[in-house]
Amino acid sequence: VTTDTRARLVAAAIELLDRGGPAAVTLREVGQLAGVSHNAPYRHFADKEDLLAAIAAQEMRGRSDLMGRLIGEHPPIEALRTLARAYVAWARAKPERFKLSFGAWNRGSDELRRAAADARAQLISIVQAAQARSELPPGDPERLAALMMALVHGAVGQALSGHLAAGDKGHADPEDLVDDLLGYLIQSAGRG
Amino acid sequence: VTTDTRARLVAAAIELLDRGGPAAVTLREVGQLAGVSHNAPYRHFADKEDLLAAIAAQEMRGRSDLMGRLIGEHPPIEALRTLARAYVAWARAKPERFKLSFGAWNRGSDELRRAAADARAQLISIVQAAQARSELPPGDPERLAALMMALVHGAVGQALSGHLAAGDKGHADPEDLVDDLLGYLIQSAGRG
DNA sequence: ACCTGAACACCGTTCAAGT
DNA sequence: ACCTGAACACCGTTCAAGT
Repeated sequence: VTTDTRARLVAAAIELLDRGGPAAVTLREVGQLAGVSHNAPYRHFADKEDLLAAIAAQEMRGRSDLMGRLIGEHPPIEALRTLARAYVAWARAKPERFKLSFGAWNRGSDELRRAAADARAQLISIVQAAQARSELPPGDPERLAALMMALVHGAVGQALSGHLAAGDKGHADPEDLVDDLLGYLIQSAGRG
Repeated sequence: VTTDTRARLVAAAIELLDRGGPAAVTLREVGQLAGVSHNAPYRHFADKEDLLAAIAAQEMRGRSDLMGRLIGEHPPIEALRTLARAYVAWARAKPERFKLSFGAWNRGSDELRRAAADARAQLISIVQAAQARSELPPGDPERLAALMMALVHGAVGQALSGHLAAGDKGHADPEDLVDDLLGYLIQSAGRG
C-alpha cells in the first residue's frame, strides 16, 4: 500500500531522533532519508509536532505490548520488578524516545492516549494481583501504580540528567531505587 | 555596572521561557525585550544554550536558597514534607523552568552544578537528622534522599504531562504521592 | 570591553502545479 | 490522493565595524 511512505517517514524520523534529539529531526532530512521530497511529510502529518507525536504513539504501543508479554511469565511482585527493569533499560538505550514519550503528551493523538491507558491498566492489574496475595500494602491500586510509575520515571530522568552520578560509587542507580521502593512496600504489606 | 545588561537579558529570557518554552526564547526577542540589538547576547553568552543554562543555574540557586530558609523552621520529617510541597508548587507555577532545570544539565555551568550539589547536600542532611530520630529507616542517607528526589521529580513530571489526570477524581496528585511515600518510609522506620 | 547592522545558512510551512 | 520545486518568514550565528 501507499501507507508505506508514512511508515518510512516515521522510521527515518526515529533514526534522526535517536541520533540528535527532536532538533535533529528536520523535515528536510526526514524526507531525504525516506526517499521523498522535503515537504512530502505534510501529506501524512499536519506538522513536525504531529510527526513526533506519531513516534511517541508507536513507541508507547511497543512498551505496552512488551508489558503484556512480560506479565504472566512471572508472579506479580517479580513481574513488577521485571517491568520496571525493562522500562529502565529501554530509557537508557533510547533516551530521546523516553523523553519524547513523556513530553508534550497533551497534543498526543488518540492512539498515544490509548496505548498509555492500556499500559496503565496492565500495571494496575498486576498491583491488584500482588495486593490480593498480600505482597503489597492495601489501598487504591491506581494510587500505588502511580507511585511506582512516578518513581521509575523520576529515577530515569535523574539518571539521564546526570543527577544520580553525583556520588563516586554507583549507589542510587534507577534499578537500586526501584528495588528500595519495592522493598519498603513489601515490608509495609507484611505488617500486624 | 555594565553587567546590568546580562541580568536584563536573563530576565527577558525567563519571561519568554515562561510564556512559550525554550522555542519561544529567540535571541532576537530577548535582545528587544532587554533593549539591545538581536545579537548583543553573544557578548554575554556563548550561544542560546548557554543562556538557557544561565537561567537553569539562577533558578536552581533560588530553589537551594529556599531550602535553606525552610529548613530549621520545622522538625526533620515536617521539613521534608514542606520541602517537597514547595518543590511541587514551584514546578506547577513555573513548569518551563522546572523542565529546563532538569534537561540538558550536562552542558550546565559550574554554577548550576554547585547550586544542585548544595541543594542535594541540604536534603541529605535533613534525611540524616530524621534517621537520627528514627523517623526514617536506616541506611545510606544519600540513597534515601535520591529516592525522595526521584519520586518528587517523577510525580511532577507525570502531572505536567497529564499522566496523573487519568482518573476522574483527583487521586494521585504529586502531593498525595509524596505523602504516601513518606508514610511508607515512616512506617518502615518504626519496625521491630 | 561592549554593541550594532548586514549577511549566511538552515528550517518549518505554504502554494501552485504536476501525475 | 500523493508528490514536487519554488518561495516566504523566521532564527541562530558570524563578521566587519563602530564607541
